[in-house]
Amino acid sequence: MPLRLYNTLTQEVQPFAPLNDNTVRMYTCGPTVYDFAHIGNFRTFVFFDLLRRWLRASGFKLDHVMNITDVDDKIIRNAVAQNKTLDEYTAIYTKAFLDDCAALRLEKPERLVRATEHIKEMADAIHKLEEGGYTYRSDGSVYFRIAKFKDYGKLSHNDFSGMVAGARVDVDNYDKADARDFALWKAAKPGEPAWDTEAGHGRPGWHIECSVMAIQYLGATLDLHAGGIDLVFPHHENEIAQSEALTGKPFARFWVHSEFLLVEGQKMSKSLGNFYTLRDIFARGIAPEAVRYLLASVPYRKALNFTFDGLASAKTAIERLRNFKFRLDSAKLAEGVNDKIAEHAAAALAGFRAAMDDDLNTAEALAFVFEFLRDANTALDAGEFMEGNLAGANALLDQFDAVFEVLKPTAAAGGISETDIENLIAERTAAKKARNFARSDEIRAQLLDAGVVIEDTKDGVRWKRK
RNA sequence: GGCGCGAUAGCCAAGUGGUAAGGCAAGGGUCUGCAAAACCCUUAUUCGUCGGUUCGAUCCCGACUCGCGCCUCCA
Repeated sequence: MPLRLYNTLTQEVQPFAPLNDNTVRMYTCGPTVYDFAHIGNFRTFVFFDLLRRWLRASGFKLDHVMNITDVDDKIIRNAVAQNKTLDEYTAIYTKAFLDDCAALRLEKPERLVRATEHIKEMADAIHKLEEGGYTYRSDGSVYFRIAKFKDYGKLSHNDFSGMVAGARVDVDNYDKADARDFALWKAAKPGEPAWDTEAGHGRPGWHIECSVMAIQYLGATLDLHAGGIDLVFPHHENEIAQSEALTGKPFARFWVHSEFLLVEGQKMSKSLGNFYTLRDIFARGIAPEAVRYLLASVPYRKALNFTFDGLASAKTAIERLRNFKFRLDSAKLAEGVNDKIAEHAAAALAGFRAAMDDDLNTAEALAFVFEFLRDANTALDAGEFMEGNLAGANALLDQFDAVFEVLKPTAAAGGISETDIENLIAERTAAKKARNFARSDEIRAQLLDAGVVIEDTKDGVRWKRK
């Protein structure tokens, strides 16, 4: 069975494949760089990463565009308050975002594009929409007239037929003819950063950047567009309206949305004191891999309950996987193949792939890995795991890590050197041989203090950093 | 009010019209000089509540309860 994804547009799980050649043209809504991104944001960004990785594992090539929104009301407000230029201000949080992504081992999209580098293209698009009669101007701003777009609501499945157009509603400090209408271009207020274009003196609205950049780089019809579920309405609905008004073609074939994240069972909010950035979490000594594992292990369409217990659980699960990998790499095995283990490895790999193909069911995929892990460990204990079983076991682990990527520890800065560790271990081994357990335990404690864990195995001593 | 999602063991979380994956935690073992690692056993006769369809439902339908998201710029 090929890859199937839930499409918000059709409200069904459908087989996914790109329309042209073998390349998936996908667009994902990136961050607005007005502050550090929080753990809820990263739930979605980890989901994008899993999606990317599994599309490639499915044999597709990628042309993935992600935007960075580096101009909006909040950014302007904060930049002005700190007496910084827009560029100075957004550079700080753009870098922070990219650092965070790297810490979580998120693959870089093929293109990372900034709104402020596409102002002219946006103005051109707005001009085109004006020519098509989709817009009106009010107090120096340009608005999209929803009433002109008949399919409005097809993504969020909202029925707007009952809404009365024409009631003058003042929201967001701008005047609109219809409550559903949204700003394509916002007139600058005094002291605000602004661009002079044929759309006026001001800045682009939020929605237009995604339409313009997506179409510019990927063409009129995307294979896939993804984002957090809260973007379905109005952002993605508005993107569809603008884009399809511009090109006359369907904007995206698949719309894929990730569910929300809760913290300790509650909505994350600053007032509840459960609002976390990645920095907050790392500052508690939690490894990035644990965060990545937790965020990846719950299927993207289910609300994820982010807890510190969950992080601890993720950490232990990763340890077990790493120990297994370590064991495979260091064990001395008899020649030959254990057919039962070989079959299990193949079945686990197939099961893993089938689970991922099923709308990225990461929870089920993990179950196949752990079931095999237990079976293989048992065989290793019994000396029944043979040299010829390494390939199958490693194939499964490689597939797992191609998606989850948590096996390699994040290098800790500083600490005891490998040479010192090896020397101490040699001394301890000698002490043990002499049955001087007091000295050997002393060394073990010393290493533990330095963050190094010692394990005595049949095949000798092995160590790892904690 | 409209649209949508969810409710499975202490926690996290899969899943199927025929009788409940996996992870973590807990208790008991095996192994070990002691540890660590690993493995074994135990922990949901039960899947929010109440009805219905069915030979049979946790899974299908209806109602209800609770929780969550969106309904103008929030992933």
